Amino acid sequence: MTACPQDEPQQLGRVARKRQRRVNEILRVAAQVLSERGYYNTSLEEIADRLDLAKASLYHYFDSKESLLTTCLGTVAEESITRLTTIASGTGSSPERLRGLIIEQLRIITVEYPELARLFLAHLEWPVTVRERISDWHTRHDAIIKGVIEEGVRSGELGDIDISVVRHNLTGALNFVPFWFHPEGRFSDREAFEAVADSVLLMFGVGAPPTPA
Amino acid sequence: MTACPQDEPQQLGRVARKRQRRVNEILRVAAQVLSERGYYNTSLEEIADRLDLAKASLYHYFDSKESLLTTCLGTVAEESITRLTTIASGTGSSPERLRGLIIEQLRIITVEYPELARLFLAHLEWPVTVRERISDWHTRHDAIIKGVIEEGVRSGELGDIDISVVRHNLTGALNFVPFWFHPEGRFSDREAFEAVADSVLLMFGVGAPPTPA
Amino acid sequence: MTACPQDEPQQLGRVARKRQRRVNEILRVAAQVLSERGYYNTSLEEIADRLDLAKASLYHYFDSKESLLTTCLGTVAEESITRLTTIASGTGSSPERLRGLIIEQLRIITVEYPELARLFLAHLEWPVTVRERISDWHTRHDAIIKGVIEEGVRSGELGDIDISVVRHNLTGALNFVPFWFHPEGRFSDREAFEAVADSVLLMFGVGAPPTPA
Amino acid sequence: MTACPQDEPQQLGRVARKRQRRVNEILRVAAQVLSERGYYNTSLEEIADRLDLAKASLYHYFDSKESLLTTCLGTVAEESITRLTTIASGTGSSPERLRGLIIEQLRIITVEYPELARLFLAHLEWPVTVRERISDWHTRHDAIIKGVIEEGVRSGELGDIDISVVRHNLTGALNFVPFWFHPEGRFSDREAFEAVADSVLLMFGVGAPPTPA
DNA sequence: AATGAATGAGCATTCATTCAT
DNA sequence: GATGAATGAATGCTCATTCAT
Repeated sequence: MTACPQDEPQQLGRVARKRQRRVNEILRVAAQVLSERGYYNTSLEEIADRLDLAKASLYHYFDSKESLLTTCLGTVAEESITRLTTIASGTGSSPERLRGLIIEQLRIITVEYPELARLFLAHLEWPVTVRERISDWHTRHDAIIKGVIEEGVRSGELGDIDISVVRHNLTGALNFVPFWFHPEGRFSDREAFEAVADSVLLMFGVGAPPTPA
Repeated sequence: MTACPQDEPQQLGRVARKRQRRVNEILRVAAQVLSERGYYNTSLEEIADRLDLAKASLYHYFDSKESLLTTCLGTVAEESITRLTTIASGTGSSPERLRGLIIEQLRIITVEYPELARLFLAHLEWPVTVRERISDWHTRHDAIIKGVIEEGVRSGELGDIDISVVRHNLTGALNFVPFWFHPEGRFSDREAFEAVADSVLLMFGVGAPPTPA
Repeated sequence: MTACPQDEPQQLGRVARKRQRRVNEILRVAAQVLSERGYYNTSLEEIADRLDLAKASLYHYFDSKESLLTTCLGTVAEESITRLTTIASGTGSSPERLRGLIIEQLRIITVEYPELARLFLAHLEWPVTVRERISDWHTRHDAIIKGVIEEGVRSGELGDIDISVVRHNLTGALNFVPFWFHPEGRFSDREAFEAVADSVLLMFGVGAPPTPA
Repeated sequence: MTACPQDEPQQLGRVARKRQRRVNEILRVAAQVLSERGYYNTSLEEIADRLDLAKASLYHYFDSKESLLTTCLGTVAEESITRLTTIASGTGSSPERLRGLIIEQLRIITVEYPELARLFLAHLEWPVTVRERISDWHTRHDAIIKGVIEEGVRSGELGDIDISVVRHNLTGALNFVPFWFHPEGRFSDREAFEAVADSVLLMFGVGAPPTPA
């Protein structure tokens, strides 16, 4: 009864695949509404309406509002963690990988899942149970970046900084991006992400400090 | 019927002063509850309960839940804007004033109004009307900092940066502090704030970039 | 917030007394509906309708459907237990008191609270929590009658019987009365109750056994 | 589409026999759940689950929840009526046959269909239609016992009693047995049933009245 | 025969807000 | 000014039932 979010290419029967598709469709719409309205302003009625479905039908796929919305977030979180892990454990110097992580992270939260990203911040409005799961994801997520940073500091590729302070600043700055960045700006996405990355990397002693024009 | 927030030492009658005190008390408690639970988890009932007051009585002081909470936020916002304005228009070099602004801002959101600060971020869960007012405050607030930054860049005291990008990073990093900073840490508040300030100032080309240990 | 059922002549303020009256009125109507429809067929809507009240208003007096309906039963149960206790601890021989208990019990469940009495039997349809409370009442209730019976058996005023078997038969017979007894029958209530009492008392060896006409 | 309950060795095709078996299996499980939970706490989902069947599949065998449960009760009712009829129309004195009826009845409701027996009492929670059918069964059922009693009173083998009162007491006492009797008690089933029978028969003037020890 | 999907109707509960006292 | 009472509107959730496959 618990829904499996991702579109893993499992070897499932025709029915199971169809169900999977339906679940994903629901998740997509739910994510949309969720990101427009926030948790408590999102009613199952609305999600159902947009799907041209009866409210009760949602319960065929999810046990509760909470489980539906948690799954939404979970999908993004896991996807994101997976990708970052790949980059973090890749080749290249610490600063290079850190830069890669930053840019990838920005792509995820601004381009791919612009709606959901900001939800990870709105701690207060979620039910406690969900908040805990969000916390977990944050922890795992942070651990990845933290790993690369520590490595870089140890190897001398990054400056000798107070890791925890700087890392928090990094997180704050990155998570804030979806709040101001709009795809159709003067820069291409890539350029914008690189601008942000180069800016925040200065806090790690990476890159040449900007000097007066 | 609309409530006047601040405790300005206006020349008011005894009754009006008493009312003012009551209003402030309500605001204080409301801020507390709001920050603990978020908007939609905060019921007027609970606020009234903590004040040992009847729910209906709140309507003697505020027109609606929305107006109550708007006033809460407004109080902090105005206070904060006033103080930052003072600092921004003070003497000293741009970097010095910028540093001052950062530290003051941190004090406000982590020490003085730790509860409310994070509410300014939780955009989604607020009614549209409130969101708009928050936007206003943000704009005014940002304008202050932006002013000093632009001045510094023009005068060459700050590096030649993409102001909007860096300023957003600054905002993100600062607003995130209340989420991780806990007063009784290894540093004193002051030390912590300075650590954060020095870190983020690097993005402006201020300070010596950290080098390997 | 928890409602006090009985109409105890407490020294309460005017407001409290008014509230008390309202609560009793609600309980009365709830008991009615409850007895007509059973637990799961009773909707708060219907209770409210009959009171010409909004469904939501019921929540001013009771925390939940369960608490409302539990209080209904509780009222009768406590009343009943009190009265039986008085009789059980009165003067007179065991058989006399036992007879008194039986008749009083019949009056309570058929005349005074005809609606609720049968609900005490319908164990299955109640939520577990309620079932437990019903069990409690049963236990206390039975203990009273049991006490008199044991006393009678010990003193030789009642026959030497298997107390538990006979007592259960007594309970079964009495609780069944509301299902068949209708006030306007050929007998007066009193006569009917005495007829039942004399019949069941035979199981205790009390009274002359009926002989062929 | 209406299901035929009993497992009469009808001359049916293979398919029909298979269907019959399926129906009986469903009835068995349904009876179980119904007796554990009561009507309104029993969902078709649960019955289907225990049968490892889809909820919708139940509708191949029964028109509705109501018809399913009616059939359940009907099975026991008919069986019971058949058996009692046999005993009632057998040989032996009225008191002997009455005693036989009582004991058989007890066996049916406590040993053979312990689950369903109590459901016959829970009048209130049933849909009206069902209640009416239950009433019918009760009437037919009671008529059998009533017949033997009247015969006994007329012939002078039973005391000159108010038949309707005593018969109701009998019914009440017997129907209550499933609520307290647990097979593994100090007595064998047979002994317990006889104890109950002898006790209630005293109300008919049958047996020696118990005297003090 | 079997079932997954879908649904309408119903229900308890919450809560901001109004109003008479 | 204070409050108890009352309420409409909204919402999450359940469940018997239908239907296409």
